[in-house]
Amino acid sequence: MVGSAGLACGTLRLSALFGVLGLHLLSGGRLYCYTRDMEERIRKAIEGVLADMGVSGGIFVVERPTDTVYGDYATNAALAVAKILGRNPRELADELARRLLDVLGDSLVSHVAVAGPGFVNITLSREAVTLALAEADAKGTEWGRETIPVAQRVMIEYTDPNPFKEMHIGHLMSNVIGESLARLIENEGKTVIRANYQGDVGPHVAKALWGLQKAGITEPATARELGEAYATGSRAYEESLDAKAEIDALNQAIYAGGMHELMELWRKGRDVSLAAFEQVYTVLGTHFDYYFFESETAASGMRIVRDGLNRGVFEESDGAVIYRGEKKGLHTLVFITSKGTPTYEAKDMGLAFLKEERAQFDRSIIVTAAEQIGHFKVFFAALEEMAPMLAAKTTHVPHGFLRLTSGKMSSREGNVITAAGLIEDVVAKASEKNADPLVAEHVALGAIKYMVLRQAPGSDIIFDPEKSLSLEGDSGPYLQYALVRAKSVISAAAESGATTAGAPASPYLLERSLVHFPDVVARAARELAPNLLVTYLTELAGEWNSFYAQERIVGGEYETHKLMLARAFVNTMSNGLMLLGIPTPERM
RNA sequence: GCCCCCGUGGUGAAACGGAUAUCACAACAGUCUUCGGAACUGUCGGUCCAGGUUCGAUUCCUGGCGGGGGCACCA
Repeated sequence: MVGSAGLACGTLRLSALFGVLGLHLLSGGRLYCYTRDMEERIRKAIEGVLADMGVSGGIFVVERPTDTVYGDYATNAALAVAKILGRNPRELADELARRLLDVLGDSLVSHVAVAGPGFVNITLSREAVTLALAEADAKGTEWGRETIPVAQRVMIEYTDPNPFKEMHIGHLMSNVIGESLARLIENEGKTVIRANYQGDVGPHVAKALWGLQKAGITEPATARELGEAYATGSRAYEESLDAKAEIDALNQAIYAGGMHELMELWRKGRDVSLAAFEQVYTVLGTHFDYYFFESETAASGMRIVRDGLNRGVFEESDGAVIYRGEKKGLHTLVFITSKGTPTYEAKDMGLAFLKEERAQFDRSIIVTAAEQIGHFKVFFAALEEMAPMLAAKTTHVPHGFLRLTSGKMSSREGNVITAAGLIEDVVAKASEKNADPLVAEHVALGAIKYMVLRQAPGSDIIFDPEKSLSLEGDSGPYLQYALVRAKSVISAAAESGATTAGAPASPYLLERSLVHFPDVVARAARELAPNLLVTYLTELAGEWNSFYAQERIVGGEYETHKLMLARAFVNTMSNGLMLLGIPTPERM
């Protein structure tokens, strides 16, 4: 990514190594970090050659070839511009390849070849791969990270469980995805502000309080009690008109805040819920900078909406205040009910302004379930009319559902899988192989987070509680295990001492894959897609395991080189797992 | 009814318009005189249907079929 300066490389121990090849100063005049910008560097070189030919604009891609035999980088540039220039693609590719080799130089590239309809494939030199490896080894936890701070503040809201209800696996999904996005963005040198927005007022709270009152509970002590009270209230709300009226009255009373005993019960219940949530956050490894509550966005949201009503953004209809989305091809949304209570939308309006007031940011990301896509579209349309700048810097990232093979989850039907319950079950499974409870927890979290992060954020996960949480192949523990074994080899080598120098003329697949880590991480952050990193790490772990099975490391040929490779792998896997929020156990 | 998303081997997923569609699970066959077998090697098997755009389509467009979500006082 342009904008990430690379001078930090010069301060590293490997600055001496750079002397071998010389630092590459590109047309933009900035120094490039050796590996972090490899893709960018190749892209610039292609752009330069194309500019010479009279074509501008980046209408081509630089990617990893489909097959490693093609090389380390591939571009479709010749194919893309052949038509514009009215030239034969192969012929154009030949010229591009020749000039690219010239521009990039022998020390960086061993050969540039044309293949297929006109792809240009670039293969890095042994020297270049070794240098990248040295960087991966030397940089440690900074390998793959942007070390120059970028002046950008990004607020990211995720998890969003509702007090008085239990935190279920949907919230878990939001948390896992949101936390990984936060880490990926931080890794780009930006400042991340983690926010959690919790619905502590509204009909669901009224239902829970009603349930508590009916059960005569004045001192709720567990999240489970609250969950049951909510289920009771929720059922009564639909089955009995009397109960419905009582609950509606409670809802309004909570907003008004006048009834002392009721508010006391509300406060106690809320505290119990929040404390239970906090335990789950600790296990998951999340720490929020800001907590927002619907109880604090309700009043301001109402005020903003009423203001918008005067300005003609909203209108009144059947006693409710609505936003007519139809004027923008969307649908109507109620912001204030005819009973005078704010809906989710009014509170969201209050939240949008409150967020900016408390923590100034350049960008705001909201992670929620995909079912809210429609609401956000209309909400953003309304926000755009109220505060265009604020709307412009806000993005909604929807995530899919964790769908049960046995049907849809429902709090009323009691087939909700709670976040804590799921973690507990998987920890129990992991304990069969791990006596150490902390290791079992790390493995379990690895399995759960991997399952959530492995696929594109928007799509659903079909979850079979019985069998879909794999601890083998294509799983979190697979990555953790590869890491543990690599660490184990390194400590075994430390004891033996003897070394053999040199390196094989053509790099191992593992080495060539390691080079791409910084680019993969940058792309995952740019596209808000942790799954790209998951796919890469899975492939990398497989390559490590193959390498490990085929090559003798300690006491073998090229031992020094292989140990550097092992350390580079450890750094890559550790940093990669950290970015996913997956724990890295020392043993398992 | 209208709007949005999704249809990839038996199952769950990947593929920023490119090359012989990638990976895991399952099934089957192998690897243990070895630095950790939660591993490695191999076999089997796939783009919902019909058109279109393109040198090139899993990807973009149109229509169908199938699944999911949303569509005013829930969040």
